[in-house]
Amino acid sequence: MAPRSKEENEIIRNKRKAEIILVALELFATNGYHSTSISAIAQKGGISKGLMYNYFKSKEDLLKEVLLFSYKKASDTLFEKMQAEIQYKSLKDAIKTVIEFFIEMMTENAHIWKLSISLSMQVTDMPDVQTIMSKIFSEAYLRIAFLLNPENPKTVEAEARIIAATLDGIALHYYVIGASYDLDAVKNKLIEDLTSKF
Amino acid sequence: MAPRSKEENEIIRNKRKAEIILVALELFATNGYHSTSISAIAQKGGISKGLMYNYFKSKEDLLKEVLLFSYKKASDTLFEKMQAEIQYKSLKDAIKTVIEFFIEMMTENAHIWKLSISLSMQVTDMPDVQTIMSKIFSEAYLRIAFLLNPENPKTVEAEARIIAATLDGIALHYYVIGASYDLDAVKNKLIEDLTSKF
Amino acid sequence: MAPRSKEENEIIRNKRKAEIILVALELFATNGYHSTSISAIAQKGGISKGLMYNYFKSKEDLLKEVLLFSYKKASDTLFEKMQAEIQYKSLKDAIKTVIEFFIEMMTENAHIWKLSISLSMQVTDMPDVQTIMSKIFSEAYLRIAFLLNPENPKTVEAEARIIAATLDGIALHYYVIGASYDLDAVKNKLIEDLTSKF
Amino acid sequence: MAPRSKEENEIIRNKRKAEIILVALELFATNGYHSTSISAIAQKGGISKGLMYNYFKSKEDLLKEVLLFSYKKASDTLFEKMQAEIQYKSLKDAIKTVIEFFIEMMTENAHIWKLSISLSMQVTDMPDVQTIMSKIFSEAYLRIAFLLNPENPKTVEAEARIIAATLDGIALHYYVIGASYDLDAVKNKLIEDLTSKF
DNA sequence: AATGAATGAGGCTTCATTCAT
DNA sequence: TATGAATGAAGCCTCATTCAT
Repeated sequence: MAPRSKEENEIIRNKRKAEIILVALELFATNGYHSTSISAIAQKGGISKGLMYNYFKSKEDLLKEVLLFSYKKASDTLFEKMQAEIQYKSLKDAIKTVIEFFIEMMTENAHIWKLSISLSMQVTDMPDVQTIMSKIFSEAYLRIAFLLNPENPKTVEAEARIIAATLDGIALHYYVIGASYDLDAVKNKLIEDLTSKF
Repeated sequence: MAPRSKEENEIIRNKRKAEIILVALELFATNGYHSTSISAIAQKGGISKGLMYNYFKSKEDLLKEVLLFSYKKASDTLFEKMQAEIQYKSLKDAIKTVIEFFIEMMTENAHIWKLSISLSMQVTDMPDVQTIMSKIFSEAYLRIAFLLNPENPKTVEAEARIIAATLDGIALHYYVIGASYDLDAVKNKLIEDLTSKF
Repeated sequence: MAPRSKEENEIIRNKRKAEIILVALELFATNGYHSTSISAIAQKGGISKGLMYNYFKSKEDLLKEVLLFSYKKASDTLFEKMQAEIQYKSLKDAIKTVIEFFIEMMTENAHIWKLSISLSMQVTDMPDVQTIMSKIFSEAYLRIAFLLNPENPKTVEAEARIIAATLDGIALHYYVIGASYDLDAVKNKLIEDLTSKF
Repeated sequence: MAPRSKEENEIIRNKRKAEIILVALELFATNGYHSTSISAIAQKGGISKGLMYNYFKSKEDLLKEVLLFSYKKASDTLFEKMQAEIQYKSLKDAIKTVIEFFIEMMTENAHIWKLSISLSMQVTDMPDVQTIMSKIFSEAYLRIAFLLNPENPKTVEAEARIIAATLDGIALHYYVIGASYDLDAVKNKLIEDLTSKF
């Protein structure tokens, strides 16, 4: 029983943290940040309350890591996958693909987005959260602008912001209205509008 | 000798309630619903904690009244005023006015909108709150659809939803990004886009 | 509209008090003393909370009046009525009548007795309540002893106490066990036992 | 380094719980359930309010544990000890012993009995409490009936109920009347009555 | 690394009682 | 006599966080 090496320890630690973050994400998203106790996360994660504070400085710190992780996950599943497909397509097809990907992601990851939006609307005592969200949105603009005009993205910045806003606005309404929101009609109309424009 | 008359009481009571609702709105919007204590509201409102429960059955009840009040206020300041101006204008001018009004309202009533968005993103055990928000959004679609096509609003429903989503999405991004969001550029671009389309 | 005379006022006042006491008795007995608020009593009694404190010094004072009233009522309905019947009967018949009356009263006024017993078991901060209950029980002994031996009641005091205890014990068990307590069997057996003894 | 072993924890935990239950019993019995705050129990027990809720789910849960503990204690001190003595005696001596034991126990454990009686007289939203008391009383009947007629306890059920009622009634009166109740006279008379009967 | 007992502050709510009218 | 607005203390309970082991 030789003691574990430092590297091994680090790996285990990170794996554990990742597991906890996943659990926390699920609980935060399902029940809300305030209604989820550290206790509940620890229990569902199979570790002790005390150990939680070894991994995360505080509940808010955990929240930040959850958000960052969510962002990373969203990036991985949305943009990277997207760009791979887009580069061989016409702009019209690319726009269509972006919209479809976005709608798919927003329905599948509703929990995460709801949580993120909710938190970023009430930030006074958590400036970091706002910073993170701000970065996420800004990066989205850039990617869209770059898609519309790879050579001169700056010139289409306002347009990119409007498109991003439209997409996020659709998500917002869909989340609020729920099942009775005719997402397909809106999606098709949006694709029609934008592909006819660019 | 005689107790205050019922009418007098009612008037005072309603005035007080209105004051408390305003205070609560500000605190909820600034710090979030969960992070705002009844105590804090009472203190800022200059009344005792106990009296709060004379006016509002519970914290959730207070929240509902805050939301309804906000909605009423938004209606009063946005749609009614707007419609009065619009009826003598061309569709293009009307669209321009709507956008300008919306942007103005969303910057001036940031509190309300942030709170509303935040709350409606939370998975709560407060179905009433969801219902209220859902109604508010739905009514907004109808008004926009009616503006675009007063005789056959149904035919432009998807379009109306997209416009509403774009506007709320802009609000969302503006709230998250903050001062560095170039709201004017986005506004002008949006006006240009929409007026050229209808 | 001449002002009401003092006597009239006094009469009205006492009538009101009596009404309130009745209401309080019902609520205390139904929901328990601690779970019944002054507010609830006032509301059900059709008067204001403030006026309650004109009639009764405090909640505890009201409780005392309720208990005294209950006792008076029990006396009126039990002993007086009882004695009238008993004086023309043999001792055996009298004992039978007493038992039957007691059982009847204890089932019909379960509320009051439960409340009285409950309160007299936890008296530290309400010595008056204990005093009242103590008087009630003592008077019951005397009456029973007098019944058994009108000329020399002192000599049957212990026996009288046992009989009183048995009756109250039956009530106690009946209240706790509820519907599944075979009250009739117990009653008949008790009548049999006691009539064969005296 | 290592956390305390599970067994150790369990032992400490149970010991602490037992201590708290004793404290709660005393306070509940002295001041009544409603008038005893969790705070007061925690303070007298030397632990923090918060920890109380680690041991007991709620105040009502604590009450239930107090009642069960009391019952167990009563069983241990009364019936078990009693039966050991009784089996070598005549019925008359056994009855005498039962009565003496009961009187002894009821004076020594006045706290417990007062609390139990008081609680079972209250119309509560705590059906469990009622159930517990009901069971306790029912079990007492059975034991007495078994004592009177071990081969056919059913045939003396009513008699057993009367005896149980008499004993509990004596306790009730003794608790209410207090020091001036001539317990010895009653006890002796009761022994005389019952031993001459069986 | 790991546990969970322990704390204490704070939250929501109720309610007896007082007081201006 | 009559009202009910107003208070403030108190109660139950939750939970993030710390700490001894």
